Amino acid sequence: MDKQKDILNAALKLFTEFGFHGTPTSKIAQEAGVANGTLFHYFKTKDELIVALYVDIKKQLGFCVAKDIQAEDSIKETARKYYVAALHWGIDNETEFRYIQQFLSSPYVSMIPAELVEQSLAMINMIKEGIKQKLIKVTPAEYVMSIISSHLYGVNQYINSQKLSTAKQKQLINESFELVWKMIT
Amino acid sequence: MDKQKDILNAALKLFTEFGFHGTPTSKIAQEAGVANGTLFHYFKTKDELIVALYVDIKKQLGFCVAKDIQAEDSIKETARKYYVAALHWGIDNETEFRYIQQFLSSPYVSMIPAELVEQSLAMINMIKEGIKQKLIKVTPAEYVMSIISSHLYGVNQYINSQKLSTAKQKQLINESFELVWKMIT
DNA sequence: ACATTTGTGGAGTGATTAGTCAATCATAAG
DNA sequence: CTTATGATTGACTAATCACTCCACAAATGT
Repeated sequence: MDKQKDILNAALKLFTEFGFHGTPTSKIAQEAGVANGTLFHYFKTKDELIVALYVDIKKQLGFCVAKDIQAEDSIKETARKYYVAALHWGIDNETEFRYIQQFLSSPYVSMIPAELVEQSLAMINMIKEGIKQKLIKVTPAEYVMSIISSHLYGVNQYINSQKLSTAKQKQLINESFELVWKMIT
Repeated sequence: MDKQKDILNAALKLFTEFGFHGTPTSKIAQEAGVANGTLFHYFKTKDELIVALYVDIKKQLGFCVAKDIQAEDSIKETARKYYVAALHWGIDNETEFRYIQQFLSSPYVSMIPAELVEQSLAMINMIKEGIKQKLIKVTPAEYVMSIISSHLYGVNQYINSQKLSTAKQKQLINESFELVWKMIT
């Protein structure tokens, strides 16, 4: 029904399997079950599709991560919720996660629209609040953010490469948050 | 003089700037100052060049990281040396570091030759020894390795993005090792 | 009923690209 | 000098690709 969504799904599948280079727009259209011209009706250029796919995925992640944060949560609880939600999302959406990595390591990074940059501001502000409360000992906030992000990325990669049981996954996720928390406080 | 090296250097520069997709072999040859045919004399296909460049860079890194490890060093000292050397290498070779990331996030990963996989075995074994000695509390070794690698990656990215002074860099590198060490012991 | 916009298809095109090839050049050994 | 081997060149090609164009269909508004 929704051809735009079909195109994005097809693009995700093919880009992660064959790379940006290795997947022609014609194959994307074919996989999506639409005509070649239809693809270019929704996305003016291949580059625009590549960036739009990233934006779409980032929005999904952002929504999923923010959804059960509550105003009365402590800093640690907020941090844990962010962390755990992101990790679960990464496990449930392995392909999307790989696409984010692939995109961020490519020259297309420079095409990220400004609106999207604001999204991670909420997390930076939480960290800054933690620093102000002398809870978080490592500074500056950007450095902490960098450490947490890469940790998340590493744990995700490990979990996906090992194909652990759901129970083991849950345990590892909680433990790994305590590990990071111990490191920065 | 050494045209093969010239081609690799040109490829590194262009691939990191424009991506695998965005850099035709003709441009690489041009940048290297050789004829189109010469490139294919040294590398049968573009894919082979992409993989060969990765292997070449990985060997440089491997050599640099291993060079001042001594047999009598303690586990912690060995770990610190690995960590610090890798981080310094990443700072001094920003482009190479970015290429590694780009390569590892691309579908070309699956083309890594088997010989190269062995390289990281030394580090895994060191971690296993640390676990056996009850020094490192987090298990299994592959998980620890994953955490350290991604931490390294994150710190590197932070340092390069902030363009800190050399003195601040040194301080951050040492502190960040203690951070990771605290986390896993 | 009509007009206007929006979606869809797929053949077609000009430009680009990975890789080839036959011809030279350099070097060194017999 | 002759022969052989490998390096080097750059014009060439067959294939591919991003993107266009225009005809038509479906929905939407008046």
